[in-house]
Amino acid sequence: MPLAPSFFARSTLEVAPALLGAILVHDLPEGRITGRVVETEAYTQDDPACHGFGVKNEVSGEIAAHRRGRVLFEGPGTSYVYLVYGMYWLLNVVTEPKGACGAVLIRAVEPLEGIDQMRQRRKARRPRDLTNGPGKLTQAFAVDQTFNGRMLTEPPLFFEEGEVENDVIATSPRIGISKAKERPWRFFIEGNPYVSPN
DNA sequence: GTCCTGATGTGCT
DNA sequence: GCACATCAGGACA
Repeated sequence: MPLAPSFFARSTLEVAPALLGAILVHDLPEGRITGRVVETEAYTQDDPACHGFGVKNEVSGEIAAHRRGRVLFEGPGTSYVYLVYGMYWLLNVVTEPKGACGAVLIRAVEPLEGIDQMRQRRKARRPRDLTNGPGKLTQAFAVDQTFNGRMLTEPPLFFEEGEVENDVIATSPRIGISKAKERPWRFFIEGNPYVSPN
């Protein structure tokens, strides 16, 4: 059963750690790819590092400043996929009740099914380099701009509830941003080898 | 392992 | 112009 929109209709800072352990699933003609989420980051509306920061809410009748961040207002469970550094797609899930704005960036997963497919899309030597970064996992999972604005609560691309394990969740400042660096809004599974290298 | 650089599109100022 | 929620590859240790 895919995680429902209600799962994402909570505070971003609740959803980001709650997604750890969930299974990211992509059904492709070549077969199913799955991976366990091991690292996320939270971005909220009052957060200078968020693409929805300062953007007026269209629902309330005001005009959005960037086209890029518009999807962030489309409601919980919507995907937000965008390009960084001109070549990598990053996958986010929209959070908060509709009309608010927030997103969780999926930064790393642990490959489970479809590893051969992932290897074909990436030229990584070591298995752990297949999906241990936000730009790497979108390559491995064949996610690009065509997924922007789609619901992540139904096939072909969605999350499933993960097994409850005795994982320790750790936090740290977010990676690769220049604004609001001090906020400890990166969440990851302590000791998991598929967390991004830093 | 570390440090450094180049590739590349989009949305700002 | 320039900054950017990145990564791979090379030089060196």
